Amino acid sequence: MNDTRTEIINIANELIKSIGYNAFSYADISKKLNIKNAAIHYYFPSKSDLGVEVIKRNRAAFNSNVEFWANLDYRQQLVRYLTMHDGFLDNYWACIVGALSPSFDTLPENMQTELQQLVNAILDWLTDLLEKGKGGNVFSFPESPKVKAYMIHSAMLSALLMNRILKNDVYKSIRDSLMNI
Amino acid sequence: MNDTRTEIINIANELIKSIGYNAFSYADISKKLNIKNAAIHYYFPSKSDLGVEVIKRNRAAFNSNVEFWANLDYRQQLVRYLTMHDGFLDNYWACIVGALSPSFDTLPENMQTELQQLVNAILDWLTDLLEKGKGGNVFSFPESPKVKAYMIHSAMLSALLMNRILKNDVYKSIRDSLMNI
DNA sequence: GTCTATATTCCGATAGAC
DNA sequence: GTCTATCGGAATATAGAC
Repeated sequence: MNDTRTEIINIANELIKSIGYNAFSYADISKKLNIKNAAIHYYFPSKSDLGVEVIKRNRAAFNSNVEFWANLDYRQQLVRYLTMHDGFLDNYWACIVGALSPSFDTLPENMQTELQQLVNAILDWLTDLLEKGKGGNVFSFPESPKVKAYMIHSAMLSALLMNRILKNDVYKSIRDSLMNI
Repeated sequence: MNDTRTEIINIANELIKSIGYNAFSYADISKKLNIKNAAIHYYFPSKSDLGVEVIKRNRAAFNSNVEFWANLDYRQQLVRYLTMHDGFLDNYWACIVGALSPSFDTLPENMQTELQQLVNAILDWLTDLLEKGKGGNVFSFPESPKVKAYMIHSAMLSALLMNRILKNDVYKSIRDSLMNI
């Protein structure tokens, strides 16, 4: 029921994905909301509190997606995962993990912990999916499910980053190739 | 013959790869050299001048590597590429492309252009290697050489980022899997 | 409870000393 | 040619007004 708070989180989420955590300031958010930058501190005393909340939101969104896909067959779940960030393409956004990991060592400890938990949640889910799909002869790949999950996640994360730099077909090429397992 | 200038570039290179471009300041460099932060401005009037130089150095180093590998067979060249950043593991460094791409839109235009040229140089070389290796039946993969180059480069870039976050076997797993083509 | 005026620190950059 | 003293502005954050 706190609209300002929610809007702050949403704007911070967009800013992190478009320019990164260290590059945005409270002033960037307050300008859009027509309030003073210090007003943000009422909702989030320190910038890291806001950062933690943004990561938590992303983890909740991922968990919600996964739950929503639960009744789909393995291949369709993989496709959903691989197309999950298609909406980021036009704005050249990075995913939250790709946006935060280069400056990981500058993040406060609570943000680091949240980010690690998010990455582990994604990799655990993906590993499990690949394991079940491989066992059921839906997927075929030589690596272990865990290593394959590493590789798919890594390729997708970078695909968004490379899309921002090259502004060509790199994202779609990688995404579509990863579907062929 | 300008040692201070070279040291500045080397320190900036390390800082970008460990904490990112926006997170480091001239003070970080000047402290290590026991000079005042403003002294850096003599060598690099603006921070972006230093950023451009760091990227240029990385491109020169890559070109030098490639030249050095030129007489090796295709598979060995691939192995050299995949192990090129092994030395970054212990310090949890990102490669220059992975370090800069999340904040790409905050970078000055000359840095953006340099970074694009570096990425294209890497992808062009890798595509060419994969094409020759596939044609010579040294490598075997279903994708086009260009798309395969996208995928290998992306997986390696993220592998370094994930190594920083997870501090586990993710980098080596991805690297070794990519050798099996 | 919600937001503003203000403080403090640090940043990149300029002007000028040696 | 090399470096320092210093500026103007922006960042995060606190204290307190309403």
